[in-house]
Amino acid sequence: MPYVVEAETRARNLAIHGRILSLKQDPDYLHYKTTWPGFTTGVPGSPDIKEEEKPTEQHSSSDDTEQLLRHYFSLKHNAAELYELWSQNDLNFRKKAPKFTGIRIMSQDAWETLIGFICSSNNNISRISQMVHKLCRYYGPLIGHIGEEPFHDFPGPQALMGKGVESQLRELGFGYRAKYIAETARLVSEEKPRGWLESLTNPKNPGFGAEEDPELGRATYKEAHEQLLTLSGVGPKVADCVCLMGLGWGEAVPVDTHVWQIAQRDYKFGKVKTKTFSKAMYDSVGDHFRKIWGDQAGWAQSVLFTANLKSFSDRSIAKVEVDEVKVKIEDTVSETPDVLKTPKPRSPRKRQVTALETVKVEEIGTASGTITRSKRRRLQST
DNA sequence: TACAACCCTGTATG
DNA sequence: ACATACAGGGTTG
Repeated sequence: MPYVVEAETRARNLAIHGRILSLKQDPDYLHYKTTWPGFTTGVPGSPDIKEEEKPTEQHSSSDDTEQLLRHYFSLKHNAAELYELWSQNDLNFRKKAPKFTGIRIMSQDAWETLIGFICSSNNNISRISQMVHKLCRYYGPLIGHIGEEPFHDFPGPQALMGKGVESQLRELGFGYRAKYIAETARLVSEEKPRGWLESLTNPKNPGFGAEEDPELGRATYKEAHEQLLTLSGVGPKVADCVCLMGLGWGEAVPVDTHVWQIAQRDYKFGKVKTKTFSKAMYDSVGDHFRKIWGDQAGWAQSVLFTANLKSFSDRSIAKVEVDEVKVKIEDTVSETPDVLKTPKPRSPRKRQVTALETVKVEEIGTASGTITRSKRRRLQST
């Protein structure tokens, strides 16, 4: 069965878990290179990681990056099997979804996911990405450089809590979300018990590096969702995004305007006179999808969501089919950073695309990997 | 339960 | 050209 891949894959750099990763994908492999800070004992989230002379590379014997990537892209799940399951239980999915492969739910850091999706309300992907990038640049600990470009990890709750934070974030263009971020940071840092957010993790799907913590993950999905609603700027949709992508709850189904329209159009959820739908209706939609799609309902939702986007409706044209391609080891990939014209990543987690030096080739699996958002002309209806 | 208001940016429409 | 409207994976009071 041929893979369907983007015709061109560019290397992407991102700060994650206290290191810089350079990622590149081809039909068979995800290639990665790890750049560690000179000083590797620092904890991500603490603001005092110092960079020393040149970033050093760690050797694979003690490198947990492959494990990190398998977790980050949720590679333990078999996409083909799940698509088959969803298709058998749902004729609408069977009709619309098969072309949209390569979509995966990521497992990102819970705190970063939370703040990232607070930024997402009534907002567009491009600006969300810029906002997350600004949070890292202005408040996050420096990990190191790739060329001239500095890479910062995502700032912890303490760093986003100060009194000046809200006004500064407003100046940085965060709008009304500035208050939500500062207030949520204060709540998590001071009002909630230590480790509160992590304790909402799905025990069957623990976060990276937290496998052995017995204190973690006593909650159920519904409890986790309910708890998140106590934060500022977190409604049912954002709470489900955090449950799904930050806390390992595969059954979480974020219901936004698009999914609500899909539910009404394709799943017999009655048309309603009101502009906004109620919390009861929100829960009802999620419950219905959980019933027909099962414990990875959030993934199925994401596939249908993507299939429903106009900007992806010509996906089959934008792709090329490849039967088999040999793995290439590229010594250098030069690329001129072009912030304005580079398609923005779909995930608010990704930071920047820059030049890559050397690529260490390692197999980490044959999953089709992430999608990137194409900057196609958007055809507005009505 | 039902809105308007909320920050800001890009796109469509007149 | 320039104004106005509206969407953009919502939440709050």
